[in-house]
Amino acid sequence: RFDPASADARWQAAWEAARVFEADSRSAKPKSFVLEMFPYPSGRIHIGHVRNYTMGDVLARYKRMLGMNVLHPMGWDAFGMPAENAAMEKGVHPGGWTRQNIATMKAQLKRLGFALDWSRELATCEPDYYGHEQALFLALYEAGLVYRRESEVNWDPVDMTVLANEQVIDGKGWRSGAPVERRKLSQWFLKITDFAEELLDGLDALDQWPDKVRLMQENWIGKSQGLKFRFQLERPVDGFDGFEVFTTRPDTIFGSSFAAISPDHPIALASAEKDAALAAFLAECKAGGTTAAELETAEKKGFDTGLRVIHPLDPSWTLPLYVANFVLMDYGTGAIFGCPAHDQRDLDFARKYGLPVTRVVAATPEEAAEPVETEAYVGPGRLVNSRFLDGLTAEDGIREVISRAEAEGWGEGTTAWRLRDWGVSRQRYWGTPIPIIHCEACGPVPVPRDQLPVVLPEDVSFEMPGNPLDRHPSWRDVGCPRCGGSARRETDTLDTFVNSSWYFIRFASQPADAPFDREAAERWLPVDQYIGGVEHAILHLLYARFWTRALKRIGRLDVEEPFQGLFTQGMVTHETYQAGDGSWLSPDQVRRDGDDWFHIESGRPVTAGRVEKMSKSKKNTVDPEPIVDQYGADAVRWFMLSDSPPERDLPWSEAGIEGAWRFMQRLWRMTSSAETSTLLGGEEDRALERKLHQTIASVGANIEALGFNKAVANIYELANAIDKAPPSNVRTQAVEALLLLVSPMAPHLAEEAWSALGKSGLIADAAWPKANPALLVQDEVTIAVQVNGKLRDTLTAPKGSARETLEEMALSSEKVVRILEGKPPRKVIVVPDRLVNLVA
RNA sequence: GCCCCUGUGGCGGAAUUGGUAGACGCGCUCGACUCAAAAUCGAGUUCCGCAAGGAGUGCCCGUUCGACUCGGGCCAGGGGCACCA
Repeated sequence: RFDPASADARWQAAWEAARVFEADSRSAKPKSFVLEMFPYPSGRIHIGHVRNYTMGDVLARYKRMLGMNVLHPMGWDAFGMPAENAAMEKGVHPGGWTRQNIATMKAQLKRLGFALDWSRELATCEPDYYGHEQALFLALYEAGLVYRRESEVNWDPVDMTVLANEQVIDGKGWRSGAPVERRKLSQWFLKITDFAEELLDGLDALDQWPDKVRLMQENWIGKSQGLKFRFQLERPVDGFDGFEVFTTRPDTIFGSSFAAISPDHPIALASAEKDAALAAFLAECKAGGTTAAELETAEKKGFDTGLRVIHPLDPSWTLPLYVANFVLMDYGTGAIFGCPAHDQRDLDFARKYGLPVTRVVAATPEEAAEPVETEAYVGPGRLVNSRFLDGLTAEDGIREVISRAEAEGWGEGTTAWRLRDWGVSRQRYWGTPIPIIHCEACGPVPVPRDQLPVVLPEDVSFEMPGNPLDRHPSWRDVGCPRCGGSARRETDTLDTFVNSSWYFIRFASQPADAPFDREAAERWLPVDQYIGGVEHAILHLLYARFWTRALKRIGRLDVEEPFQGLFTQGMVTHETYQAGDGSWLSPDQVRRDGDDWFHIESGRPVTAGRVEKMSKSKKNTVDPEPIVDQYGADAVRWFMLSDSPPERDLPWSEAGIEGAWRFMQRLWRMTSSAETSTLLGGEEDRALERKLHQTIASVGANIEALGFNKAVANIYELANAIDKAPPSNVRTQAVEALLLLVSPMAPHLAEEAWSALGKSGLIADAAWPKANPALLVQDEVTIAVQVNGKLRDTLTAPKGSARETLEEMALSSEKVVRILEGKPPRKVIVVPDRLVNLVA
């Protein structure tokens, strides 16, 4: 019996003592940087972490066995709101809470035997990390990639903080439940939009990323091309004589029947000062919620300003100007022209306010006369009712209007982006202090480098809502580094996504006096394989790509893309259980009897529901630690890799972990007590040898492709073949090779059996077995015999048999003879080494 | 609303370029061992049928000698984005 309770810790200690997994930056071996997304130290490791890190671990161990120099580090994404929430709820300090969690989770990770280089461990909440982040922030600031502006935020008036959109639920703060206000705050931004084009173009080269993620990023960046042009106001107002609009459909310009500006547009704001009705309308727009659901159901509302704009292609044609609640200030120019016939939203608006609807695109000539009623036509077609554009396709019309606008000087072809600059200010304590000092005389002044890090003060209280840095008695107050006058520190901290935008660089190189050493970082980067949850497909991965490119632009690092290979793994799910009253029950509260489930305590029947993402609310979570106690690290790791393809969800089940445990014991019996033999076998041996080498090749290929479930299946097949084989020297070799093949997945058992076999050294240091190419090809193949495409018989033939031979063999098959009833086939298709299809 | 992904036995899932559908695991059935149970080992396990045979990869149509795989049209589940001009 293999006893993980004693073996696991023993081998973990052996690896640590031999410093097996510490990466060597000076090694001449080819490098491989394997990285899993670092965890937030929330308290305990959950099963999703185990799956994530097991995958990376198998890859890292495999690459090491191939003779590569592997960097496989681990750290902590340690800043963030949960620590502050814990501080408020439990009266603890966020730092203490976080560091305690790190200690707990580190011990939990260690018990799983991951091949991690702990010497490079980092936590983003420590000054020796965030101080360097401050230096990088200032480098970007000096390069003009950081700026400050007023921007509208979701403000929770009770917690006195800014909320992210996801934290606003039904218009209320997720913690306080107070109605969220929109407020203008001065915030720091990073100029990610400067990189929009290259972040988009760069996606093409990321061929080791899932298409899904590349597509999501592409949509997020949202490039759209069109025309930006100027609407002239009929009569100037408040110093404005016109404004710019953006459209992707300049071809429909003769279909326009109104212009609309955003409630936040400067013209609207200026006009509202003298127009109480407009001011009231603007207030009404602001009151609307910010959630997706509210926006969707919000009525399209407009306010007729009474102003008129001049059509750019006909000075005698004027259009009414509305302020409309659906026009966004931060997309395009904050103003549009409305073409109701070919935009549903504009159509709804036009119907509501009685504006004309003119069709200008028709799919067929007959359709030109048909009015657009309730559904806007957005399909392809040719232009009609459009004067000199008539007869052009929509595409040609777009080109024609743009070139005319450019020639006549009233507009230009341009590109609009959905991507906005990255607002990084957070009114929170537990984050990287923004290293800026606000001086009354000099304005914002960077903290001098020799004064970094700007360290978070420890003596803060969370008894009151709001940012403790703001009300700290002394921390804010400093002299201006430039003029010496009275000044105060920036009390906002950086978004936690900044922390995770460069940690992989710090893993590659961590000098004390700089964020990283360029040469060392470039030696390891890019990350060869990055593994994590798909929930980071956009924000984290986009920010990290941006940060890396920004460092390249300012000449700090010659790397374009941080992550060469990306893999997004599925979630771990579990069946759910509900009692009669609808309350959720946890897996350990229920008992199974045949197909029925019962509540253990009350004996009442329980409904087993669908398999869902583990969540506290549905009580279907599984804590990995007791499972490791019971089954050992290897069985847990094995189960995480078995059955489900890694990109899909993995349903956790008791039966599954038990199956993994039984296989561990079976492996142990096979390997530790294998009769060694030097006997040469016969035919059976050659079959086993062939199986062995095929398995070596396919397990390697499958690990390489992260197809762990397939690698596991290959190993089962080999184990089955070994079990059936009589003792011989081939069988002995196969057992040894089997151990090597399972060692990345079940490393403790592999070490234990390796040592039981009398092998010297650690299996972790052993070389991956080599497949003999000569043994990968079969010398005999099974040929399928089909009649009219239906399988009727199979036959065995030497590999490479001639077509004629195969045809003859097929025709003489008893079953074929019976079906053909003596008639010759009309046609014979022979696929060498595969099949013969007789068409009757 | 727009964009994307997925759909194969009781379950998780395999299946180079279209070429023997269901590898491997779980579960289940029968048997061996045992006083008994667990563990272990052996046999079986897509469905219908005693069999011969037939049907079968969400549904419908098509291309092909041959379709899980390619094309068209649906349906269902999941994900992303969303007053984006």
